[in-house]
Amino acid sequence: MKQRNAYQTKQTAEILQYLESIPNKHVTVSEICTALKDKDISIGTTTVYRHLEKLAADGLVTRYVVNGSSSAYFEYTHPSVNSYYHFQCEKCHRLMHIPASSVNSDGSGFSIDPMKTVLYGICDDCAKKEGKK
Amino acid sequence: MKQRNAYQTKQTAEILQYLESIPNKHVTVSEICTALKDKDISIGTTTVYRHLEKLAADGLVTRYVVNGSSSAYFEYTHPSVNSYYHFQCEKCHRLMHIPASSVNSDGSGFSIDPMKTVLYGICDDCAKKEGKK
DNA sequence: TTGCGTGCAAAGGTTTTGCATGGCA
DNA sequence: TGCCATGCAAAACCTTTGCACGCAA
Repeated sequence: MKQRNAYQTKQTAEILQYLESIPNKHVTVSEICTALKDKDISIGTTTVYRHLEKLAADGLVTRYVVNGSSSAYFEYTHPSVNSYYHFQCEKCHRLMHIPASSVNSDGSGFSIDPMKTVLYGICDDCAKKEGKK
Repeated sequence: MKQRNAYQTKQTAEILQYLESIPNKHVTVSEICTALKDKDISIGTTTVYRHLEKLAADGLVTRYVVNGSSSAYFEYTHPSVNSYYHFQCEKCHRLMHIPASSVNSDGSGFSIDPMKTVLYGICDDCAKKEGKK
């Protein structure tokens, strides 16, 4: 992973700064553009795409896709935060985090990158509601 | 899950039959259309989308998305085949299967649907190549 | 005739590409 | 001057929607 200060073009810095300011939140490209424009930072969609591609390739941000959503999500890869899986409930469609340690994938023989992964299933809340019916 | 014979319109049957004939292979909508046209079956993209949506909702086929690919994948949910996760190697981008039993997600507290999930990491082949360098 | 499955055409949305501009060294 | 980041506009996709047609009950 490259050092942060390898990205000191104005726009890249802004994107990175913004993503860092919303830890553990996932955003789409258009949300990033809107957020930056709200802060009076002029930036084009094309530029955001281009920088995110580079940042994702270098591991500073994570890009992942979710069944049912038409656009990709981006998230700052916080070095000091423990790794986690994404989880989407198939009932309520909420997106949550699952600590990487709570899933054991050793049996697969592969090393897995949890951050990029979205697991699907039913969340606790929805499971309880189902049970009560 | 609904019974197969609930789907006996000509086109749905064709789609289902085709998907069943290529077990464990993932295809996109346009690939389905091409394959069916090659078999001289006339079918429109819209129809394929509409039927797959229904089939996926009923659990007869699985729909999933992969980082880096712009279109969704569909796969016949074979009742007699053990459940598996999808896995994509981040180096060679090959898509593979991992038996559901080799990943233990009990710690998450949620019940997970492996078929819809795509795990990311480095496959054995690429790991070996890396090691040799 | 009524209802429904079909599929063309168009719309909607995301992402990529071409290209001209402007800033910085 | 020369290089490179930028961003508008257009293109390229994938997917959904509107609508009219035709077949079957």
